[in-house]
Amino acid sequence: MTAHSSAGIARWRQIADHLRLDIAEGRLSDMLPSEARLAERFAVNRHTVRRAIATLAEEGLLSATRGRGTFVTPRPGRIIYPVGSSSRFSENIGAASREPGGSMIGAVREAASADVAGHFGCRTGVPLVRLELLRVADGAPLIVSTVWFEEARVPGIVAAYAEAGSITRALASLGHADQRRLWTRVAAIAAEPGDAEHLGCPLAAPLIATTSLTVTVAGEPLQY
Amino acid sequence: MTAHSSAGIARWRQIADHLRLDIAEGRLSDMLPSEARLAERFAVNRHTVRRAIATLAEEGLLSATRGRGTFVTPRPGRIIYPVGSSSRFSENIGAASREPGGSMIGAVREAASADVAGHFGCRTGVPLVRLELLRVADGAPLIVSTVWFEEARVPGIVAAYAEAGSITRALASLGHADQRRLWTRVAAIAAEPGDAEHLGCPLAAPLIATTSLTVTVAGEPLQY
DNA sequence: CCGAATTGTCTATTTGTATAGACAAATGGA
DNA sequence: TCCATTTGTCTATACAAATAGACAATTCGG
Repeated sequence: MTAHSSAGIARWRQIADHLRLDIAEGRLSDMLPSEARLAERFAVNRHTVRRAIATLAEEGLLSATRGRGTFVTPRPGRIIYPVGSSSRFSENIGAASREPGGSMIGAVREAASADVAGHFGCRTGVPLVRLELLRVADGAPLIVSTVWFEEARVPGIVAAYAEAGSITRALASLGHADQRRLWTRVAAIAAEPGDAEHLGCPLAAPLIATTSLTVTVAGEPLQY
Repeated sequence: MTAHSSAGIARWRQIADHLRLDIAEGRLSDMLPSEARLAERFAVNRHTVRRAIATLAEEGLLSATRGRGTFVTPRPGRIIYPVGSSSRFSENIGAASREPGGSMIGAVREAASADVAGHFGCRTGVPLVRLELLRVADGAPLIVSTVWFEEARVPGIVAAYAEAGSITRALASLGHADQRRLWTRVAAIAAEPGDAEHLGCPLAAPLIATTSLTVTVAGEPLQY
């Protein structure tokens, strides 16, 4: 841990992460300071700030208008508590879908929708396997997670999961012993009709939904 | 969260983080695979692997010998559980030194030693302020943390802490409202004679020690 | 309408990141 | 000793990241 531990992380990304966290935790809402002011504040060139803002805009968190300024897009309802960097939930909860003890409530084959394909980095229509997992804590359904796999990459994943009881072990039995979670996003949501039926919980009951992307050591997307 | 969330993080750093975690969690011990094999495994050039190894060697985690190979340096006794990326302790415990309720058991002025200066990015001999903080959980001393500040950057930090009761608030009152923890390292240690006396705990009692570096928004080191 | 403030776009330059290939130097076993 | 393996060092190239400066386009208040 010599020197600064920020080495190897692009400045624009550090700034983007910083702002994303400020937004998520409510320190930043409505209008942002001007690019010039942000550049001064982060001790960085304006272009660097612009790149950070651009990525957040692509994520839908910000929107900029020439002449007016840059604004935080309001997020109605669903509270997103993002990015592992500062969330003390993410690791605990994110780990849940890998640990044994979860029960599988559904498994279907389906073609990649545009949304999933975008996150996955594959073409729309590629055959995927979708697993619906449920994790119970203290007798109450707590965590529901939806996991996508590219079918060609992990043939027989459903049977392997049923036998192994955990995704990590299932992947290991298929030769993917070494993978790594790239990011985990945690959201507090209200149970929708479909969820409520599957989970046996009242409608609009508070649930925790996790979304994550797991990659191989080579960086190829494996599980979403 | 479009595309890959690894954008903006240098490949060599991703690999270094990967290996560091493997070492910390015992998946990697003794000898590493050869650079060529690692390069193939991570789907990357050998030079990139070398850079990752070089940073870990600087951290003292690895040592390489020409002709023989690269080896994990054994860590006698003290178990280091590093890096926030996967430690579910780090955020909870790291936050402890910022929250109110800790008691100050010591505060001294001293010159920067080579070790601290290296982490801090300042010259050896620069006047620092060292705070010794204690955090009690369930009536038993649990966490002891040592915090360094560059005196010139935070004049009057001791009085400010005594009044505010937390480092965060103390820094805020000195005009550093916006800082950010770069990294936190958590180690389980046995109480040494000095610790035991201060804390009123038996010798060799298990303690948790935290080490962290906090920076300003501009990336200047502030607190170690 | 004017002008200050703000975002958008362009060119140029320097430094960091990653790849590629080649070869030297040391180790350890056959 | 010889040879395969491994780390260390060098050169070169291509691309991303970050800085710098300039100017256009838009918005908004006075």
